[in-house]
Amino acid sequence: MAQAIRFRQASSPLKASCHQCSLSNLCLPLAIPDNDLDRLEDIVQQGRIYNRGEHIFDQSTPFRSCFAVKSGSIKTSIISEGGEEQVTGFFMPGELVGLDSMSGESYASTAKALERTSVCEFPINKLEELTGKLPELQHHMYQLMGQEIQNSHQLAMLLSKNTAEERIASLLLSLSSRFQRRRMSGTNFSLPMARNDIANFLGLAVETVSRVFTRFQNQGIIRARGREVELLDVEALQLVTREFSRQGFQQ
Amino acid sequence: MAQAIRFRQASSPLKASCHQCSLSNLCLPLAIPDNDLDRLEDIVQQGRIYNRGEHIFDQSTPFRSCFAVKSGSIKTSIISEGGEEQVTGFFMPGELVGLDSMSGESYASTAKALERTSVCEFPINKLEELTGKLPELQHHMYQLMGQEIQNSHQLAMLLSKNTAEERIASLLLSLSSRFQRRRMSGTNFSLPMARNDIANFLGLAVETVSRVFTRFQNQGIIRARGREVELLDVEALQLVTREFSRQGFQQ
DNA sequence: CGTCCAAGTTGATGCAAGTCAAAGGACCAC
DNA sequence: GTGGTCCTTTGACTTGCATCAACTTGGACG
Repeated sequence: MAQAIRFRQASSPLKASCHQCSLSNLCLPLAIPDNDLDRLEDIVQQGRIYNRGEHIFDQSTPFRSCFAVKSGSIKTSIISEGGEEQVTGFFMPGELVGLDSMSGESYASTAKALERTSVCEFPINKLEELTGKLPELQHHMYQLMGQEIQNSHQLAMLLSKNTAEERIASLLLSLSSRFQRRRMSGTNFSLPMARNDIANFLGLAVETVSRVFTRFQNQGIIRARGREVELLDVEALQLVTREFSRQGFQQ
Repeated sequence: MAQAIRFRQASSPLKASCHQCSLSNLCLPLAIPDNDLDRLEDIVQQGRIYNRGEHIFDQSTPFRSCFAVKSGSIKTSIISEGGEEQVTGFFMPGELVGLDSMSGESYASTAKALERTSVCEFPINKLEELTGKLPELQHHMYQLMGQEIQNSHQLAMLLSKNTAEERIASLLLSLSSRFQRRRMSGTNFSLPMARNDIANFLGLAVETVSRVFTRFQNQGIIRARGREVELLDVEALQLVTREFSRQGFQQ
C-alpha cells in the first residue's frame, strides 16, 4: 500500500505532450506561440484517469493545481455548511477546471468525473510563474477567468428570471454548441450528466426536468431516451430561450 | 463642447496617490510591497466623479479599464438581448469593478453609480503589463478574479436554493460585514441601493422584498425606515440564513 | 408650501414549480 | 435467470412567490 503510493507519486509528474494534443486549439496552448509551447509542456503533468463518480478534488483538498479536461467530462459544485449542493458547471475536453479556487488555500468547489475522464494537471505555482513570463498566456488566463465570471452571471440571470423550459432549452443549446466546437454532432449527443445534476444546476426539481424533457419531446423539439438526446428543431429551442425576453418588447 | 472634451482628455491622466489613500489596505496596493507602489501609481488614473445614476460604463463601451471604487458605491448588471436586467453585484470602496470584462472587446456588464461616487481607473493594458512584472500583483489579480467567481457561485446557490427570507438575510449580513471591514458600523447603516435593485439582485419581486423587510421588523430582527437599516439581532439573521441547511440534517 | 412623480408598502388572487408517492426501466452482481 | 439499487418518469396535491391593483410616503422643485 505504502509502496503503491510511492509509486504513484514518483510516476505522477509524467510529462504531457501539448504539441501532439488534439485539443491544443481549445486548451491553454491556444494562447501560446509555437516556440514557447515547450515551456508549458515543462510544467504540465499528465494527470491520472478517473472513473465515473471519482473526485478530482473537493473543498477540503489544499489548492495546488488547475486541471484541463483531456477526455470525458467533469461537474463542479459547491457544498454549503448544511450539505446543500449547487452544481456550478460542467466541463468538457479542453476546458480548465479550478479557476474559482485561485483565491484561497483550499479548493472552492468539488470536481467529480461524470464518466471515465482523463485530465492534465497544471501546478498553480508553476503556472503563475510562467504567466509572469508569457504575457499572452497571462492574458489568456485573465480571459478565461473573466469568461468564467460571465458564465456564472449568466447562470444567475437564468436562475432568477427564466422558467423551467427556458433554462433547459438554454442548457441544451449550450451543450450543443460546445459539442460542435469539439467536432462532434451538435444535434445528436449523449448527456454526460444525470437528470439530477441538470436539475441541481438549473435550480429545479428532478421531476420538473423530466417533465420538460417529455414536453419538448411531445412538441417534436427534441427526442430523448435516457441520456441520448437528439435536437430535432434547434430554432424552436432558440425561440424558447428568447420567448421570455420578447415579452418585454412586443405585446 | 469640443473644448470641454479636450480639456477632459488632457486632464484625465491625473496621477492618483496610492501612498496617501486610506483604502490602501483594501484595494490593489494591498498586494504590493511599499517600494513598488510607485509603479502602480504610475498607471492609475484619477477617475472622475459620477453622480447617482450615472454610468461608469455599459455593455456597448469598449473595454479599456478596470475601476476601483474610491468613495460611494456602484452596482453592476448584465442586460440581455431582450432588455432584461440582472444585477450582478454591489461594489464598495476599495473593490475592483470590471473583472468580468477581461475576456472581451466590450464590457460584459453595465456599471452605474448608486450615489455620488469617485473611482480610480486602471487601464487594462498597463495593468496587465505591470502584473507581468510584479508577481505579487499578478497573484492578487488571480485571487480577486477567483473570489469574483466564488461570489457569483454563491449567488447562484442563493437564487436556486433559498427562500426570500434567507436571501435577504444573507444580503444584509454581507453588507454588514463589508461595512464593518471599512470601519463603519456593521449594525447601523444606510443601504446604498433601492429596493428594486435588491429585488433584482436576489431574483425576487420588489413587493416580496418589502414584505420580508416588514416581517423582519415585526419580529424585532431589524429596524428599517427607507434605506436606513439597523440590525437589532444579528444572530437571528444568521439563523435565518442557516435554517434551510439545517433542515437537511435533523428531523 | 403645495404639486408631482418615483419609490415603497400592503392586500387579494393565481400559477409555476416543488413535494410526495408510486410505478416503471436500466444496469449490475451473484 | 433473480434480486437489488439507482435513475427516470408520471400523477395528484400543495405552496411560496409573482402579479395585479390600490394606497402611502417622501423628496425635488417651482
